[in-house]
Amino acid sequence: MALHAVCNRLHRDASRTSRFCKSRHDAEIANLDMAKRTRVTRPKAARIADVAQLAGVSVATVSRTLARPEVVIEETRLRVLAAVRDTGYMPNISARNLRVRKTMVVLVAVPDIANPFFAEVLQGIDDTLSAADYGLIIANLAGSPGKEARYVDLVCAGQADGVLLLCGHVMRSPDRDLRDARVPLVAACEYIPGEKFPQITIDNVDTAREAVGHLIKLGHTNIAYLSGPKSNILEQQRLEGYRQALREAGIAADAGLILRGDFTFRAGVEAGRALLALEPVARPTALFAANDEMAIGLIKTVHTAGLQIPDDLSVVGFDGIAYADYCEPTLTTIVQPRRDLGATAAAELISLMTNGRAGPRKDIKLPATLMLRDSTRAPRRSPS
Amino acid sequence: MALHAVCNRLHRDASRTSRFCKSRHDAEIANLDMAKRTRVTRPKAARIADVAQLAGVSVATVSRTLARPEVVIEETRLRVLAAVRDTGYMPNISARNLRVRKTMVVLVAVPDIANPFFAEVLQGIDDTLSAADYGLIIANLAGSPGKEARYVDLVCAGQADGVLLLCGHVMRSPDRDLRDARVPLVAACEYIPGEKFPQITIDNVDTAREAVGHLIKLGHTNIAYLSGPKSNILEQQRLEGYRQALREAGIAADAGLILRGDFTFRAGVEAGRALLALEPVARPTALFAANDEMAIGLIKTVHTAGLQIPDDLSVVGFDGIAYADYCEPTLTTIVQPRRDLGATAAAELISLMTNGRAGPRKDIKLPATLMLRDSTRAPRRSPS
DNA sequence: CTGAAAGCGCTTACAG
DNA sequence: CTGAAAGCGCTTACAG
Repeated sequence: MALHAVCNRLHRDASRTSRFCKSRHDAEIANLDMAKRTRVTRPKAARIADVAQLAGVSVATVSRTLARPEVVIEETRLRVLAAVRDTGYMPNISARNLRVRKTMVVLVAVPDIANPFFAEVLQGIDDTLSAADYGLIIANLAGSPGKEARYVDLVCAGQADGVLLLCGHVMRSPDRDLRDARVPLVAACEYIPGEKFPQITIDNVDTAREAVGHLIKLGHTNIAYLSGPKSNILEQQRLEGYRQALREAGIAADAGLILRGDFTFRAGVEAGRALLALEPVARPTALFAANDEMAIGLIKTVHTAGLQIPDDLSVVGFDGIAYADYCEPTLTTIVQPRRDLGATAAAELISLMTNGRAGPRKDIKLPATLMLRDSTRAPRRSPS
Repeated sequence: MALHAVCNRLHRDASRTSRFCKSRHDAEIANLDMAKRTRVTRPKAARIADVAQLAGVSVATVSRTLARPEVVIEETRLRVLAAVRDTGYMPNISARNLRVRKTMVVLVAVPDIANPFFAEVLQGIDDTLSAADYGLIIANLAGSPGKEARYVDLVCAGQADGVLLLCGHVMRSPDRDLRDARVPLVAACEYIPGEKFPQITIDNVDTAREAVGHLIKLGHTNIAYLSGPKSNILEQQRLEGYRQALREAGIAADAGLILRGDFTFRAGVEAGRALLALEPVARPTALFAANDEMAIGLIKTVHTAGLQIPDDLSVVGFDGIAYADYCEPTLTTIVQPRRDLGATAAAELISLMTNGRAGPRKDIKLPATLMLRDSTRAPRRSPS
């Protein structure tokens, strides 16, 4: 008989005839033996069989006691629970997952984890998911592009029960598509056109329209727009909202008032310089930035050059990042319900993972609010 | 014979005698059957047996082809690879992990995921970990306190191969301690005194001393300190650095120059108000804040009240968050190598998980650099 | 170089 | 109410 078979036999016999401690000891010896040849493995940790043995019941009963205590008679239950305590037993989740074919893990794809906007959305996701005992794997798409493919493969390999997409697109690997992964998907924050899974967003068009409407109500008619990257859906929607607001107010669109940006602070600084390069009379009296970071960069730049905010220029941002309330002047902006966006998306995904497709597609729009602060005011001169 | 046994038999027979498709079909029927009674399970997904059957080899050979292709003869390898492709096979990681007793998952405990400081540390961790094919479970300690216990239990249950502690303490649950989890631990950012696992930090004492030394070199002698929460190790170390710098310069410590804060923007605002409440002549000419957020809150407050920064007050922060370069004036601060802190800690943990304890404890100090910007200058009047 | 078989640690229908 | 047994999908020593 081969050595390893002997070890196994020993172990089994020991389990049958000895106390918990002895059988564990044999197992450890076997483990040490393996560890030398292969990689590092962790020794012991009570298994369900150890608990069963100590309690004098079958493993089935231990399993039931833990999963549905009410079906087990009290006396048994007490014995099992005591044994669980004494052995320090915790179920091996890999084994359970293998058995029930679930992973209890959700993959969250985020464009850039270092972006505070997403960090707070993640909090909402994490709260909801962990309350339902789901783990969270964060697929941070910033950095090497090969990562995205690896995550897709991971999900296709059944390593997650669901996916939350904050990245504005359905992830792909060279030969696989997330849609083929047979797990529910939910998108949040960045709407992905043409998909049939639930999407949790704010109404960017409407909210942008409201932001620009605020400037119009203050009396501005010469309103610039500082854009995000053209291909981004949020940019497209916010630009559309800007246009709608102008149209509704009967203000002619002026392509010269659209400054190209890319959502970065630096883009805001450059847009600020572009503004300063204009003749004072040619300058807009107000500006709507597609996000807060650009708005803050722009304010800082024009302010340093001597322009008064909001007297010479009113500025509205978008997102409601913490810093919008720290900067000077504080920034009037659209506050997104970041935590709630995450929590709602997670709840939707949990429902999908638990009950399967629950009827028609569900696109949920969460309310975003215009937060009035110190960066907006009526224009100095009444509109010409 | 019981129904489920019949199903299993059918399935097994089919596997032996029919093509891939047929056997999968039977499996699906069995799955559907189960799905009705239990929770939602995902149907099919090729298993190793399907690949083996299609390639006409044993499952052992498929496994070997994937794990160590060089031990398999080329002809076989090609057949197996083709079958893998045709079936879209991806190994079930729960099953593999169960077998090899690893999880390929690392738990990272972070005090607050919405804090941009940690977000960037996380990036470094994520880059390193994912390159080594480790997954990342984020234990976000912000929020409900019960969470910490759940995560400890999870690790003790063998759900992670290692833990990265960014939270300044070894996590505990009511009845378990992370140190009993039999997995390697590594701490980063916040040093945990008295532990024997590796810790990756910067030298906070020394760096704080350098920051205050910079103010002293500029000619300041009346230097305030805006503290973090007393119990925090970073606060203690930075305060110690402040004291050392004063002592070395022969400047008497003045308890009245220590303002109590808690690392929040709001604390900075309040400290700013406290400063404004002083008689101008009694005010310090410089201030060292234990972190950037407080420094920025303070600057904003005193600046709004008419003080000139840096002319009336020089300010140095600590951390090097993005906003320190966005605010006005830009903030002189200590820039921590956040990404590198994360990457180094992750690399250390990987080495521990792969090779076991590798000799003596390894505390690694990474260099942090004083970044000179616009918030510091020589005092207006020479020191009295 | 390859296959048969054991076993990782659970859960759950079935039978009693 | 409880136990015996099958099986989730892999990996890996052993034998050939």
